[in-house]
Amino acid sequence: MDSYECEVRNIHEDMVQKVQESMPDGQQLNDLAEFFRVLGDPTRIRILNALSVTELCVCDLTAILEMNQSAVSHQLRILRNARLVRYRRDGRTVYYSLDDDHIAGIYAQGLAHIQE
Amino acid sequence: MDSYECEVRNIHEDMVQKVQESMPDGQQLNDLAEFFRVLGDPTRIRILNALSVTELCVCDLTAILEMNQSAVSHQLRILRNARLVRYRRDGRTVYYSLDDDHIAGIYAQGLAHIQE
DNA sequence: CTAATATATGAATATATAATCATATATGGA
DNA sequence: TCCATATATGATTATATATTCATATATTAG
Repeated sequence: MDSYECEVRNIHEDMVQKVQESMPDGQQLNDLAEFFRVLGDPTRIRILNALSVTELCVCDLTAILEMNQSAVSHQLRILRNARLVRYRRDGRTVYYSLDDDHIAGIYAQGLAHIQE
Repeated sequence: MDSYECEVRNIHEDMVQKVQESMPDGQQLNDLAEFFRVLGDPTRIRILNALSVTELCVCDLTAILEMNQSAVSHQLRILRNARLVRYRRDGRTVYYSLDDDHIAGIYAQGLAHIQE
């Protein structure tokens, strides 16, 4: 990771410097990549898509995704950690729902891209 | 992947059916996940961020990212395949630039989420 | 043509991660 | 309390993937 050794001559010094100055800090870039990484899995996309219709319990999601409960719970944890979903417990049942206003917009723009 | 065996009783049949009917087809969901997966890497995010400032050649990017040329080219290929960047050749130099109007918006909303 | 430069790419490797299995925790009912 | 149900989670495994190294391709200059 630290073995940077670019022997190539830098062609556009001014642009490189300008870009470097405008770069957000590393933490922010990593957070952003992490956010998209969480969206970048078919199972999690399907979960978010389902929750965009209505709040659902884990049991409902296992039926919709046709996956076993453990796999669903693991993915829900990842979505929870990324604050993309929230949950409430009602007795033995845990209900999940979307927890972000941006998701719908991001989702729509992602669709627009792939449909272009 | 095919070992679905949910012994759990389905709690909300009506909602499950409603959600299943509204589900986009699998191809579209996979494409969307793939699109976000490409965005979900710090190196690629940094490349896109750099290209949002100006068009840059591979050589410039190696300097900005402080990574070797091979790694940069590999990531550029992934971005090309996802149609997130385009390129033009000028002599020996290849210039890359953003190739999608949605990226800026998606990027901004991603930032809004992590900054919330 | 040959040499040098800029970029691309195949192979190998180390790491990350999604799904599975087994088990733990939590809640409600008898 | 004991049992059943709903969900969560640690460990394992198989697969995916980011980086590196070596090399190939493409272009220009001489």
